[in-house]
Amino acid sequence: MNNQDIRTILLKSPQEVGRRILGSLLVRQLDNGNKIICRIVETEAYDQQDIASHSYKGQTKRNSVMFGPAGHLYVYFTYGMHYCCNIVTGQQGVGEAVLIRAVEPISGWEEIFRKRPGKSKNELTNGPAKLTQALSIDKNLNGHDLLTDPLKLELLPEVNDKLITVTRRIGIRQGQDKLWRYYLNNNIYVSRLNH
DNA sequence: CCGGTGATGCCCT
DNA sequence: GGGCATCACCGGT
Repeated sequence: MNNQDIRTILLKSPQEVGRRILGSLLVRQLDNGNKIICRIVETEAYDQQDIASHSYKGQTKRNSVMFGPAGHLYVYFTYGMHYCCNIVTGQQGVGEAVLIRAVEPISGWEEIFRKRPGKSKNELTNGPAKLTQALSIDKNLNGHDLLTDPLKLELLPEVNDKLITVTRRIGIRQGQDKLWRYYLNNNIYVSRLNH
């Protein structure tokens, strides 16, 4: 799939994109020359009308990347110690994005174990702040274009709806009624199965 | 396996 | 100064 096709897909709503990118790959090129590849298995959508979204009250210094071009990475710092990452969607000037909540390691296991020492296999990347540790994603990658190195989104064919579960979002206090969380059925890397 | 809780920094009001 | 799109660890089953 070429870059123009990927950009066209990411111009859609965060709900459509959140579902569409399940099964696609994140490819991380590390400074030491090694490469980590992971498959996206859990996402959540956040749009500007959504009280749970960082963009709800309009553009600020912190959330400004959400209002920029689709396909860039919005990285935020939370709870005093964790980074989480989102893929920006939609038109410029609109604040919306898809939170990556969990990924499944495909290759680069040795690098991931090094960044997540002492963790069992299924605890390496089954949460939004765990996967940023595993992939070395922090504020330095805020605003990064995901069609370029050192972190690329490689879009794969759409996954059949029958293989996807849709639920309420996790870890938020407001906006819990919205069914904007998407994950691959029975995947052991999903942050909270049966939820 | 499960629920409760402390850690910890920064943005926004 | 409040409140976080979380995690790791603890103790009880």
